[in-house]
Formats: sequence, structure tokens, C-alpha cells
Amino acid sequence: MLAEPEIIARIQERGLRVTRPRRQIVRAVLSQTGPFSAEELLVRLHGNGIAAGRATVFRTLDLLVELGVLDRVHHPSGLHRYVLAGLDHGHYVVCSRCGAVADFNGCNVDDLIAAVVAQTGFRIDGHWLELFGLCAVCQNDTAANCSAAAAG
Amino acid sequence: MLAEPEIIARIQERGLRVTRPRRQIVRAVLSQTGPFSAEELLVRLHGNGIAAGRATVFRTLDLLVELGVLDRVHHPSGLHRYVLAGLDHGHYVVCSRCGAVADFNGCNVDDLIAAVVAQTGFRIDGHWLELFGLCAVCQNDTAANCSAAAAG
DNA sequence: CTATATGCAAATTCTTTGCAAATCG
DNA sequence: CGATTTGCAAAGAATTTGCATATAG
Repeated sequence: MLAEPEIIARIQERGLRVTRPRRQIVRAVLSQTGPFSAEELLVRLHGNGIAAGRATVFRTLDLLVELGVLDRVHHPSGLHRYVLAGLDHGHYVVCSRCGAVADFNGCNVDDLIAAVVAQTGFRIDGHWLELFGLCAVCQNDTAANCSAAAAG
Repeated sequence: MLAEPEIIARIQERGLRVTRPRRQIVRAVLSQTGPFSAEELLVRLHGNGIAAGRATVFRTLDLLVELGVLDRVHHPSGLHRYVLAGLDHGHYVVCSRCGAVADFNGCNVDDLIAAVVAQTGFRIDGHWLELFGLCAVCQNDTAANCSAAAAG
């Protein structure tokens, strides 16, 4: 996970300006402990007395994804969410129940793709992997609720 | 993957009515070879002279997800898309250029999932893997046409 | 000082909802 | 027949865009 000075440096390297809103958004993003949506970030900023506009938040979020600071993930509901990158390969599992996100390092998607290339002769330019499931917490949670629901 | 009669049966089992639009949408959905959006399905229906409304398409899509006929997945862009359920072990690659489809059975997605489970503690209930690329034919085709645009 | 970035609000895009009329069983 | 479904179009969410103004460098 990148630190603020490095991110600022990357912005400058791109020939972009280090503006006040960008600094504020970078800082707010770095303080996130889990996945968040653009709207949630905006609310948080406003709560901290930072009056950034929606558009600026969306634009800066896109910038941070491009800079490799954030990864975009999708909640089962379809909401766009963001998580700090720096986790391995950019692959995540999203809990269908509570939205918790976990990354899996050392994933062998690349091996899988190599195998597919060998089998099909296709040239693979990209891939989209989505895993559905329940995090450890929700597994227990569900087990408790399931017995009640399933008992009927 | 379920067949039409089974799906119709499931609808009836739920005490729901087997209406003409539902039949038509089920049929159209079953003929899909890859992931599709609600809008794409609507266009396809209209192209076949079936004048179903947007709302009905969305509602029926939701129903089919509930019935386990479809899985809802998310395109990287954020679009909601749908795929026939039960394809978990018959992954395929679609050629971005000519639409050729190749499947790669015996893939090691299961190994990948096992690793993810070990690493994250998540219970993985399903997965969707989509690969983008060019088939062998189009790789050559593209190489040849690169200088002289598509000669279709 | 000049070009970039901001912020607002309107525009887009995708999806859902309300309700009268059509339809299934 | 009576309750469920449909289809339309308007309502809603989420995100993007246009443009005058503020501001970084």
C-alpha cells in the first residue's frame, strides 16, 4: 500500500497538479479501513469539513485507480466500491452478505491462463475473475440463521 | 444448465404464472452463449419480433436469478450482466474479434479456489471466470490486417 | 499569467416503480 | 371471473459532463 508522499509524487510525475482537493481526497482514501463507495467517501469528506464536489471525488477516484493506488471492486448489489491497492494481483473475494473484501496473494490465475492458452491457442488479453462467497464471520452468522430458517 | 421445461416447472412450483413474455424471455436467455445485459437481451427480443417491455425483462431476469437459472455477474465497467447458471465447470473464452468460442474443461479453477479458501477463510459458493482474447485464426488475421484496417 | 482542476447542476445511463389494462388459470 | 403480469413512462440511483471560476506552478 502506497503512502501519501509517494502518491503525490506519482501525480506530479504524470504532469498533473497537486491540488488541495486531491490532497484531501488522497488523505481520506488512505484512512479507509475497508472497501468504500464514492458516495461514502464524499460523506466522510463532508463530515470532516471538506467541501469537495461529487464530480471531483469521482474524478480523483478514477485517477487513483489509474495510478494504482486503488482497485475497483464490485459489490454483489452492483455498487462500485474501492479498496486500497498494493494487495497482490488485484483479485478479491467479496462477501455476499456483509461486503467484506479479502485479497488472495500468490494467486495462480496466470498459471490458469497459461494452461488455457496451451489448450485453446487463444491469445488471452485480459480476464475477469469474480468469486462469490461468505467471509468467515458471515459463515457463522448464516449458520445460526440458516438453522432457524431451514428448520421450517 | 437447466432446460426450458424444467424452468417452466420451477416457475409453476413457485405458484407463479407461465405467461407468454416469461416463456419468450426464458427461451431467449437459454439461447445466449455468453454473458449479456438486460438491454442486450431486450434488443435481441425486439430483433426477434418479441415486443417485451424493459420492465418485464428486468423483472423476469430477477426471477430467473432467484430460480437459479441465471447468475448475476458484473462486467468490469460496472454493468450488470447475466450468465446461465451451472456453467461453473465449463468455462470458455470468447474471441473479441470473430466471436469464436472455445471451452477449456479440466481447468484448475478449483485449485485456485482451494488456495483462496485457505488464504482468506471465505466460503466460496461460486465463481465466474471470463477470458478475453483472440482465437488462433484472428491472431494471424489481425497481424496481417494491422496495417490495413479491417478487411472484413 | 496560463492552463489545469474545481464545483455546480444538468445530463446520461441503468434500473425500478405506479397503475390501468391484458392475461393466466 | 379474480388475482397476477404486463407495458408504458415517469421516478430513482449512480455517475459523467459542460462551463465559468478558482488556483497551481
